[in-house]
Amino acid sequence: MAKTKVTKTDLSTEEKIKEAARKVFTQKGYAATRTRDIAEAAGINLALLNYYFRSKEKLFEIVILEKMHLLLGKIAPILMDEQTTIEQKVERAAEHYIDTLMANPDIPLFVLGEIKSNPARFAALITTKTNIVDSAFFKQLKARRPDIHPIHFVFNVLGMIIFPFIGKPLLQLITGVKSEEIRAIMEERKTLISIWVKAMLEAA
Amino acid sequence: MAKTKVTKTDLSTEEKIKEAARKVFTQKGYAATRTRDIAEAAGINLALLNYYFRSKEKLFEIVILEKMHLLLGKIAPILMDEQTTIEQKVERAAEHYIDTLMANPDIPLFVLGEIKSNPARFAALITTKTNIVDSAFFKQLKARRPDIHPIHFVFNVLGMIIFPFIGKPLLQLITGVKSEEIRAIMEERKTLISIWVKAMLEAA
DNA sequence: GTCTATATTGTGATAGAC
DNA sequence: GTCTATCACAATATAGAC
Repeated sequence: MAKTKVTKTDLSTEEKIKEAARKVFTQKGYAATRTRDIAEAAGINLALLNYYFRSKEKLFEIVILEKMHLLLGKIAPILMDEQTTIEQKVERAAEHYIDTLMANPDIPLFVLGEIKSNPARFAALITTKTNIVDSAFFKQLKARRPDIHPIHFVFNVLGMIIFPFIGKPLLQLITGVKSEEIRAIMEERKTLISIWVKAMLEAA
Repeated sequence: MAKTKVTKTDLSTEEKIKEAARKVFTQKGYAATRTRDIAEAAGINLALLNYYFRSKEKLFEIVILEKMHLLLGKIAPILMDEQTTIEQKVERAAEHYIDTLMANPDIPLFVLGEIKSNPARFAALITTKTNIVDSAFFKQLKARRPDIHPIHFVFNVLGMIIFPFIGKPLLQLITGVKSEEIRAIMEERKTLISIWVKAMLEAA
């Protein structure tokens, strides 16, 4: 008996809880989230949360590991690739992240916020000590601009890609720009960022 | 060794509590902060917190308004100035913010995180509807690059300035870069960013 | 103004019926 | 597996002595 495609309301109880936990945790953060919020969002009883996941902490770990993987998982292979140029790496990273973050705009603030508020919890979870410092990206940057520390460009690229998603709530609060307009702008950035990085690399 | 300058323990009780609140709130966020943490950090009794500030919420509002002012207060005059060029505005902004954020590295994640987790609370607090959209900065950008939406450059400049402070904990977690090295890099960025923005403005 | 003790509510987790 | 009821403790806030 093959399980055909399921709609949201047809999900198993366990999956309904996980789905609700993703939503509430990423939106409000660990500390501001109450297990009752998750239960309500999942449309189930509070006791079931503990039945399936033992504790708030355990459920949180599942969610944040998923989100960290989403945020970091694809960056290593892009930066390690010896066959692509700097510009190609930047373009790939921009396209991938902007697509991912448009679908999951809460992730950066969530992951970075939780890391800051409790670094010890993550020290254990970080297994991929994929040292960016040894990546092809770093080597290429050093060769192209020996006068500028490669970290500058890492900050620039990540800042240009990720910051718009972090700053969006504030920007909307003080300017009232429409979400639809911002959406279109994010789309444009997928191609613009690599052009700008190229210009930065050639700057005086 | 005459101690003319006021040391922390000489502050009034009210100021000791505020100082402790600044520290704990910005580091852990509203939800994760317990009033007991603040009382302990201030070296006073818990009841005094309510005696001076009525509630956790009231104390928090004082702190976050301070920090928002620190983050946003000086940007409007820089962007409105009709007498400076785009490059000069960027250079001023970079210098000001990097200095401010080196002294208060927790601010961006704190302010942006609290806005996201509870936008309603801030909708009321935002009085300065200083529309960036009508600023000299926006007009100049439109004149210089009519083909590119000015918001792109706002995102780029703020991203390059602010993101390093937001991403620092993660960067250190996965690369182990020393804080001292990052400090030196932040210092360099004060002059580099305006050079890069100039290059971006001239890019194809 | 400052403290100790306590009231009151919030929140994670479990017991036990069905 | 799912529910209701409840426990146990944490956290904000206040009362009242000094």
